[in-house]
Amino acid sequence: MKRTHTCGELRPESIGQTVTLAGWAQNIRDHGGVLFIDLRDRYGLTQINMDMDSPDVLALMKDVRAEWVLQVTGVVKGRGEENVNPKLATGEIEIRVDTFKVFSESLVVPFEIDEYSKVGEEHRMKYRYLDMRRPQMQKNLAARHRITHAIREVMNAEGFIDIETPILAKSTPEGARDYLVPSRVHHGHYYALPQSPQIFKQLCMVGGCDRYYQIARCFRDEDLRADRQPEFTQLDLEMSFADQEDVFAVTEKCMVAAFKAGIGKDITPPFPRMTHADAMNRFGCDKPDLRFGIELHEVCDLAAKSEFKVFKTVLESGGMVKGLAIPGGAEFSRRVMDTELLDVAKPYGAKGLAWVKITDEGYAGAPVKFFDQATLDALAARLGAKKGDVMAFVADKKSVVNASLAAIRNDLGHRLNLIDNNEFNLVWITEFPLFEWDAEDNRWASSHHPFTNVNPEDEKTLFTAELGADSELGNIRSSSYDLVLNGVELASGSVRIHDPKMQTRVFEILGISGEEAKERFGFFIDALKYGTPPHAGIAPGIDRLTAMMLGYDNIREVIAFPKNTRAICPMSEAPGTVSPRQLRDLGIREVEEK
RNA sequence: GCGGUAGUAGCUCAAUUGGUUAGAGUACCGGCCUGUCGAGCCGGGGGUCGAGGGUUCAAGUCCCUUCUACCGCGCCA
Repeated sequence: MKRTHTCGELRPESIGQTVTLAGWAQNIRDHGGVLFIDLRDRYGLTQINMDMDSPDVLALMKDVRAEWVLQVTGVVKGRGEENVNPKLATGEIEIRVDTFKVFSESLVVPFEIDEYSKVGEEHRMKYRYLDMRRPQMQKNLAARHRITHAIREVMNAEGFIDIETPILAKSTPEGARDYLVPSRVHHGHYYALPQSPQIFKQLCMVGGCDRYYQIARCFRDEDLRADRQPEFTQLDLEMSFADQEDVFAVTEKCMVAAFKAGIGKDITPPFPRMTHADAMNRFGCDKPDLRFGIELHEVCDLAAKSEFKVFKTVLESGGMVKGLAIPGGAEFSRRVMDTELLDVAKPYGAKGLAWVKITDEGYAGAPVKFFDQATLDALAARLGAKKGDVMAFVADKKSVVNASLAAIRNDLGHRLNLIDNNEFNLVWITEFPLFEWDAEDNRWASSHHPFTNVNPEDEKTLFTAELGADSELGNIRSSSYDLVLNGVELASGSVRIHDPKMQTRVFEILGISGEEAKERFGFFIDALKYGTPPHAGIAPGIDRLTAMMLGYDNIREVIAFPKNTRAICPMSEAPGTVSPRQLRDLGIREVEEK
C-alpha cells in the first residue's frame, strides 16, 4: 500500500491518526521556519506541513518543487479555527509530516497546473498529460465517465446487450470518406474503419440479438470542426420488432439518465417533436435552437406585389423570399444590419439583406418606397413585427434563403441575449426526406443512409417515381429522425428497411447497380433474405452530448487525446511516416505529389 | 479548396500616429520570513516580436510571401 487515504478524504474525525498520502506537490509555501505543501491527487488537496521542530526533515522538504510526486506519512492534525481553509474539503485538517519520500521529480512544467491559469489550446494538447492534471480536464473526463456509465445502466436495464463490432471493416459507398487500412495478406485490398457500425448492428438484428448497443468509436475522414473529430464516439443502438416510438422512448430514458448523472439536471420526457418540413419552414434548418423564438415566414406573395427589383428578379427565377422580425431591431445601426448580420449570412450564399424598420414615424429602409402601405402592414403582420422591430428579408434560391436566415436567427439569439444557458432544449425532428438531389454528382443520394425505410405513407411513390432530377423522389419522406439539442444535431436514426425488395429499389434509385450492390453489400442483401425482423435504431453522439452538458462548443474538451483541426495529434504528432519495410509488406509504394 | 481571427518572455497578455534600452502578471532562480493556503517582501535571469523578403533615417507596428493555431464555408450517407 503506497497510501492509506487519498488527498480528498481526510476530515476532523481522523485527527490523531497516522496516515500515508501520495500525490503531486501542487503548491509550496515556504515561510522559512514553517513550510506548507498542498498535496494533490484526483480526489483533492491536502495540506501537509513541517516546521523547525524537525529541522532535518524541513530542510529536505524545502528542495521539493511543483509537480514532484511525493509519499508523505504523518499525523492528522486539526488546524485550529483561524487556520481552517473553507475552500478545501480537507481544509479543517493538515498532515504534520513525520517522513516523506520523493517518488519522482518533475521538470518545470510548461504551464501551471491549477484552476486559474489560462492556457492556449495548442499547449494543452501538446502536453495533454499535464493538462489532464488540471481541475478542468479532471472534471470533464469524470463527467464523461458518469454519462457513459449512466447510459450503460439504462441500456442494460432495458435488455440491450453490448456487442462489439469490427473496427477493421469494409468500405461502403455513400457517406463520408473512409479511413483505410491496407491489408498485408491481400495486397491491393483495404479495410475501412467504420463510419458507424450501421451494417453490423442491423446484422445483429437479423441474427436475433433483438436489442443491441455499443458505445462505439466511429471514423470519418472529413475536415474537422469544433464539434467534429476524425474519430468520435456514439451510443449506437438497434432494436428489433420496434418502431420510431420504441426508439424514442429508450433514447429519452438514456438522455434523462445522462443529464442526471452528468450535471445533476432533470430533463423531462417525452421531448417535443417537429417534422423536418416544419423545421425548415419555420426555422430554415433541420436543427433549430428552440431556446428562443423568432421564426421565419415565407412572403413570396407579398414580395410579388412590390416593385422591389431584388425580390422580383429572384421570384421570377423560381427563388423565394423569407423574412423574420428582429425584436427591438429598430435600434440596430446601419452597420449592424448591412455589415454584421449580412456577414453572418454571407457564408451561406446570401448576397444581401433587405430590411425595414418599424419606427414611430412608420416604415423606414431602402425597400420601403417599392411597397404600398397595405403590403408593408401585411408583411409586419405576417412576421409578427411590432413598432421598434426590424423586418429582415433574404431573397434567393430556397436553400440559400433558409440557410442564411437560420444563421441570422442563431446570431440574433446570442446578440439579443435570448438564450438561457442553463436550458437544455431537446426536440425530435421527424420525417426527413428519404433522398436529396446531389447536383454535383447529378444523382439522388440518401438523406440519412441507404438502409433507411420509407415513410409508410410514401411507400407507393417510392416504387412508381421516375428517377430524374425533378421527380417526386425529393418529396418522399423517410422514417428517419434526429434528436436536436439547443440547435445541435445530437443523434440520428431511422426505421430500417427489412424487405430485400425495398432495399434493392433504394439502391436502384441511388444508382447503385445490382452488380455493385452485390460486390459491396452482397452479404447484407443476402442476410435480409433470411428472415429479417423489422428494426429501428439511433446513434447519439457522446462527445457532443458531454460537451454541451458541460457548456462547451468544442468536443476536444471532453476527449482525452483529441486531434487538432488538421487531424494531427499535437502530442504524439500522429499521423507519422512508416519504414520502407512496412510499406513493402503492405505492397504500397508512395507517389510523388504533383 | 475558400474566408475570417490570431501569433511578442516558459505561460497569459500589453506596447498610442512607424520613433528612447519591447513591458506587465505569473512561472523560474537566489535571499528573507513560524500559519500560509492563487502566501508575502527584496533581488535576478529570461525575447530570432512565427519565418522570409520589402518600404523607410527608423518596423513588433506598414506592404508582399509563407508557416502555424483557432473559428466558419465547402465537405461531413
